[in-house]
Amino acid sequence: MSVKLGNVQLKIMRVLWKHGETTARVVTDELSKTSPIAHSTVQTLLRKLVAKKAVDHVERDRTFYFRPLLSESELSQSAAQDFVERVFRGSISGLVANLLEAEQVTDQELARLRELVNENAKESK
Amino acid sequence: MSVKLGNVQLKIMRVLWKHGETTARVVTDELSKTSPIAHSTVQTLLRKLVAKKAVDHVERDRTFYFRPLLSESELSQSAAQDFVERVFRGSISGLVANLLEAEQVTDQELARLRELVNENAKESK
DNA sequence: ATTTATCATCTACCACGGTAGATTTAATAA
DNA sequence: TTATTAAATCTACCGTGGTAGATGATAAAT
Repeated sequence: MSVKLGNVQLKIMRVLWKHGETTARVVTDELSKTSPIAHSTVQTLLRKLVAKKAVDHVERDRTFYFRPLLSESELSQSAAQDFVERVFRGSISGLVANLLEAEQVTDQELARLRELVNENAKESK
Repeated sequence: MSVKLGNVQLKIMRVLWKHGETTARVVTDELSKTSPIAHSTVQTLLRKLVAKKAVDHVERDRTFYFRPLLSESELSQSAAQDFVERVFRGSISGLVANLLEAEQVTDQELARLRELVNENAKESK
């Protein structure tokens, strides 16, 4: 059910989210700023994203304009749920415990985390 | 760097973790209890796991005995870190926020989560 | 009118996970 | 001794992500 994306596909989505609607050329240029990528590669992946209905495209002036069909939160939510189910058998606390063990968690992150949890605990009461 | 496993490979690892050291036949039988799988499939995946050094094997009595080279926590930790980096650009709080939004989090989970976070906050002071 | 640039499309390749049949080898049961 | 069983290996296939060159169509510049 849930749409699954590869790493580069996700990066493409991020460009689309940022621009709302844009061309393959713009995506190629933005991605190439951090790491070079062939334009045809981007086009191929965009077509695959269209095929799996993560992205829509309309033609204007002989050029395709691409638009995301999924929001970032929709996508990352289903990815997160898949992941926690797959690796931690659904246990969010298991996941978080593991991440906290790994150290290199900043104090801000930890504070944010505590806020989140306490907030949510209140309204669930 | 980090070893990446597919879904079925992970299930195989779980059987190995449970038994410590066992044969391909046992893995096949355990996995088949929940969902049928061909013995040759298990053998192929075990060979791939050996190739990527997630598993070791020794021969005894003309049979291979397989043994995990990675602990469950090692593996899920690197998987979790890869995931949070890939999808949430390293933000654990972003990940947790997303998971909590999705609802269907039990009260126990939430309680455990709060414990975890508070515990960790203390010792980081 | 011809060249140049830009797009979209086609085709092909590699890696890897997953799938499993076919074959070989060896031990054991009849 | 021969048939059965079981293990390991070989080979091959499909799907998908990622990669990108080759080709064709078209508009703009010269």
